[in-house]
Amino acid sequence: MPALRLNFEQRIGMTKAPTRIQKRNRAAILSAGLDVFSQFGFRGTTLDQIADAAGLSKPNLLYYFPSKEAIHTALLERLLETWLDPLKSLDADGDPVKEIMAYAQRKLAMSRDYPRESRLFANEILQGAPRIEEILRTDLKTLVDEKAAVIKTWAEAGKIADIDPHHLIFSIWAFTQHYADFDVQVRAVLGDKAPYDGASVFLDMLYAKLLRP
Amino acid sequence: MPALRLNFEQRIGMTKAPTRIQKRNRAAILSAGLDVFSQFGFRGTTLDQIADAAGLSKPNLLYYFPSKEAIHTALLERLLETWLDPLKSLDADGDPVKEIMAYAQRKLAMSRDYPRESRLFANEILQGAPRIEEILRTDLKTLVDEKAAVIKTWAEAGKIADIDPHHLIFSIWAFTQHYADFDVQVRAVLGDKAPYDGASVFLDMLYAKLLRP
DNA sequence: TCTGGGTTTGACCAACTGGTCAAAACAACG
DNA sequence: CGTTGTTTTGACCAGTTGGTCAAACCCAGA
Repeated sequence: MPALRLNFEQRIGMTKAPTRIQKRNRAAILSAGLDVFSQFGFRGTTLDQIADAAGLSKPNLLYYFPSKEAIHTALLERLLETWLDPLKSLDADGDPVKEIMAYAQRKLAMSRDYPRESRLFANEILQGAPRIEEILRTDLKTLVDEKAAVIKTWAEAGKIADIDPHHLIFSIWAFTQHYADFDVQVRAVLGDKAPYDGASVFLDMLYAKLLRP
Repeated sequence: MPALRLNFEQRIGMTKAPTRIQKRNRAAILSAGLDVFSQFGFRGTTLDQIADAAGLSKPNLLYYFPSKEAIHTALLERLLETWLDPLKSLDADGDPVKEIMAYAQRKLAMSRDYPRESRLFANEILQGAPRIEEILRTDLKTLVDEKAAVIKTWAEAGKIADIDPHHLIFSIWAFTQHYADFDVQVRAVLGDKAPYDGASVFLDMLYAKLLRP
């Protein structure tokens, strides 16, 4: 009777601490997967591409993750964990204008510092969000509705201009995504200038509107 | 000696008017290609998908276009022809605020009316714009630089607030793309409300900033 | 009705795809 | 050192992919 062969994922259920090699390789695969998935989307990405980028052979890659889908899912889960943090920390008890501006800045920083994650998300949405639509309709909607309600009370109390809160949030998303997702276009048009200097234009617009009677 | 067999593309060089069937099928293929490419990107799209969506067999599809690449290229060319029109018609001799607002509205209308084109463009950019980077660096950059110069003179003359013109344009792009490209997310969050009502939030922000001293 | 080109298709192909497997190589620990 | 479990790999597979081709089909005009 041959010894039971287990791959990494199967072993995960058992409470064994991951070895040094496991940590290194899983991290390499996720990073490589992020590179490739964020550029080509799920269907446009091949395991060979990921394996190459990670410096592993394809069978070796499949030793750490049972399938292409599993890598993609792991990435999306990791992304969603942190992606909504900036909005979560919008504080109903803080100063309205400051809170909204700070949120916009946090979101902007996130897109600047994690452009691959931004593109992974963009790709998923562009493809109709087949793997995260449920989350959008539940977790995300709940969070946004909650924060929108806060902003609405601010507007009704006259502390900020009267703005549809949902679309205010969308406008922040739109802007922050753009500099990450359309990076190539921004750079092509700007030539050599630093792309992120322009963020202030949006922040200015936002600020101007918030203060408007 | 057998009669020379020619497919559609080869025949194009010869000045023959396309038949009714040719017009119909080419249009069907382009529309189907737009559907699929705009969702899955170039690599994520298969000829079978396009053929299915167009109601043709795969070999028949390849009778009208010599390759997958050719369909994609045709779509991108058709897109670029019209995509920059709104900016082109920004008039240096018009009223500054009105011109900029009208441009934003034209662009917004375009994204609303041609969401598939918007997504096709987004997909291409996300993938690093391999097929249109040249155009971005030349035609697009030239156009944007030219219009940015116009806006700059307006700002210097004190007719609008002092804003970096390039990033002003980017902010318009960001916003208009968002409602088309992230449609799924917008709808998921809004539930049943009409997504495009929110465009006015951005127009308000833009307006508020333009008038700011 | 016949004929010539335009159109469509089934059968096919080589390359690539996600994924499997057994065996080999390696690392760790006594 | 040997043993045991972990990691890596080459060979392989079935299904899919972009694309070809000759033959069949259609359809207008003479």
